[in-house]
Amino acid sequence: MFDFRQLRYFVTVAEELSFTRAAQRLYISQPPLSQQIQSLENDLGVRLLERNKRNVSLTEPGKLFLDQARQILDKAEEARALMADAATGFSGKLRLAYTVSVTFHPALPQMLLRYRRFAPQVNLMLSEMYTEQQYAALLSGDLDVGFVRDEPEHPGTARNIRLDVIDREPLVLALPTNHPLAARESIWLREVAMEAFVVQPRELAATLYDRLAQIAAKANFHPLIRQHAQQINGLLVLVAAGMGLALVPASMRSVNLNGVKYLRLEDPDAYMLLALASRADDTSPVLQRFLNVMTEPE
Amino acid sequence: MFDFRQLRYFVTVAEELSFTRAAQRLYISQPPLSQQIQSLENDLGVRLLERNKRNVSLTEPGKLFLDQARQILDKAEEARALMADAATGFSGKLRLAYTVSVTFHPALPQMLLRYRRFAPQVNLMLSEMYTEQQYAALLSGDLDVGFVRDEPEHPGTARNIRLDVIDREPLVLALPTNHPLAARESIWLREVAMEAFVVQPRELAATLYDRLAQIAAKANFHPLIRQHAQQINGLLVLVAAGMGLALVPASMRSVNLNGVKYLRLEDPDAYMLLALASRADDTSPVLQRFLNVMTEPE
DNA sequence: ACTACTTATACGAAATACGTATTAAAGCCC
DNA sequence: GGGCTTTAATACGTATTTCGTATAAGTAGT
Repeated sequence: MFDFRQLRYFVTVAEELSFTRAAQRLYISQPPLSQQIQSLENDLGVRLLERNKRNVSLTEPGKLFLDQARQILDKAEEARALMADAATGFSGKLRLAYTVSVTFHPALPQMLLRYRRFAPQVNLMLSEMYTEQQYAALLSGDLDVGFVRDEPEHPGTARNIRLDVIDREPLVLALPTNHPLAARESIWLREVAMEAFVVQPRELAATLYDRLAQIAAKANFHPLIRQHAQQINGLLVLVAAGMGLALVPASMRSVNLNGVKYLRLEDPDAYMLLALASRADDTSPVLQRFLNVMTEPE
Repeated sequence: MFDFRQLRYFVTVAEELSFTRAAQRLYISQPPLSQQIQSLENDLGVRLLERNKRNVSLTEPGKLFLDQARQILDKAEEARALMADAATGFSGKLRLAYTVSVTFHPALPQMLLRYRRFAPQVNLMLSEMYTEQQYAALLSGDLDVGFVRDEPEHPGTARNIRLDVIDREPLVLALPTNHPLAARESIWLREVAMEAFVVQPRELAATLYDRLAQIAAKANFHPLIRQHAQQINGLLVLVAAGMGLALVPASMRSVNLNGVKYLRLEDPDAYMLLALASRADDTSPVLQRFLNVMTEPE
């Protein structure tokens, strides 16, 4: 089988129409060049160059092969360039997930836009998933990175998940506008200790569930859970309907639902982290590049 | 720069997902396979395969490169196949010319058709040329092969022209229907020794011109030339107009011009050869194959 | 006819690839 | 859990390939 070297040699000779000049351009001596061309012709079973001791010209098959050789070399160079991009995380694909609550975070669209400008060749595949679903998908290899609301100290189920915190967001209390405390600006959670709460199931959003329990525990009460909703915006509907109060990230304020008021919480632990979850052993350049871009300040 | 071998090795490992099995399929031992893959990864600057001492898997860049490598190998194989065709004269291009008189030969279309069925990948470029024009074009490299009416003994101008005779055709005498001898079936040229003749200029069709002179000389007369025509069918128009008689190949009988009658010539030298002209030093497989097909009996 | 130039051949040296032997590490089996 | 098997990586000597120097052979121009 012929060789990339032989192709390069042949193209050079075909361009120069001289073995001597081609050898100079290739920084080799003339005899090995003759040998390689002979070997190539031998291998193909066709005479590519007509040499009559004085000048060199392309045979008809040689013209055909020159075209082919150039195409092959170009394709190889293209593949090399693609790999150079892949090595630095500028090409490839990235399967990205996010929880519903993240879609209300104002920074998400602009961060994704920034990344796209940075690495436009990366094929982004977005999907919406619950936090626990993301962890499972990461570990099974169906997902590369996910936006979650979790803490590095207790990452959901598995220990093979890496979390990079990219934002710390206050929690707010969502309550019906006809609630006695609705006129207030801020509140301590203990002031609504006797009220009912609506939450997401712990299996789907453990962190927010546990955070409510934790703040309540510090205030020496155990929250009464009356209703559940699968999605976080479903909670707000339940709040508007007067089914209870809800603890949600501050970015949910952007959801202007009739009958819902948001109060700042004074409790020091009333915050939530926005983090990027990925497999701890995933060294993919695309992922590393993505994490870099997302965690860098500007 | 990486190598075709390394690409083949990589593709095999990627297919088997095992260095050991891949090495067996490639009929080499496992260590050099590991070395070549390492060298390839080193060259590209990317880890293509993830090996964790128990199983091998493709990295994301590896998946991209597998696709690229397959494309490159396919392209190389394609080029090799094209050259195999070119070597046996089944692909390439062939610039072919013919004189006007040849277009009336009944065998020409069917021979070209046969060749096209035989080597459909060859790009045929046809053009009409005078015999001498063909010789000049052959020598200057503008033409590959031409249909001419000439004799191997005196091929026009140059000695670097090869002639392959493919047909020997009788000459006939074209004369006006109102001519006294028009009722005859055959004739000796000496019977019209005193008549005027119309011919093509000697610079354009030397053979036919010289042949007339030769037959006349054997009959001890020198033909009187009254008119000239550039093309052979132009001669027939002149004959119909009563401007003189003409000597033409028998295949011109297919031209049923009003006022023209064709008589068989009894003279033993009244024949003409149809031949293929090509450069004697042209070893192009396409040409050789064409000459073979044209000169073979069937 | 001689010189200058170009490609092909001969042969020894350097670089490269391969194979055998061995190591290291991980999963499997008892 | 310890030994066994399997798998990829490393070490090193050998074989192959490729390269360079020297030389030959042939052509065009002076």
